[in-house]
Amino acid sequence: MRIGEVAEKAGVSVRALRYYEEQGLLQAGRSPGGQRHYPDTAVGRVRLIQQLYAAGLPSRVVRKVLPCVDSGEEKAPPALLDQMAAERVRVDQRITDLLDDVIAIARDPDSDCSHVE
DNA sequence: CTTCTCACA
DNA sequence: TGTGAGGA
Repeated sequence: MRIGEVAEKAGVSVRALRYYEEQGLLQAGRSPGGQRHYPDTAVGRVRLIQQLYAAGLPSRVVRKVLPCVDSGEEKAPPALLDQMAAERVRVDQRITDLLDDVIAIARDPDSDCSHVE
């Protein structure tokens, strides 16, 4: 199917799909006219990419994870699982810090409301 | 009407 | 990633 259909089914923008291809995350064939052509499995793959990014994984990790999904039943290398576990620690800490900051600001608006006009 | 590439007041 | 241009 063409890019527009995949975008609609996966719930992402056409722009995002072209970007994923640039990043080597999504394989796309070309028609003689130059139009991208995707296999039906592309929709699921795009959703997976979404999951990965939504989980807060940096693109560099996402790029390492996807190849494992492709290569048949090959199980993910322990090293990669460790890296993902490390990401969870990092993301958890990041969220905690971010929320602490926001809560602190909400607690005493006086100290810092210069952001709002 | 849809897709493509390129570039950014 | 959005958006618009200019062409197929």
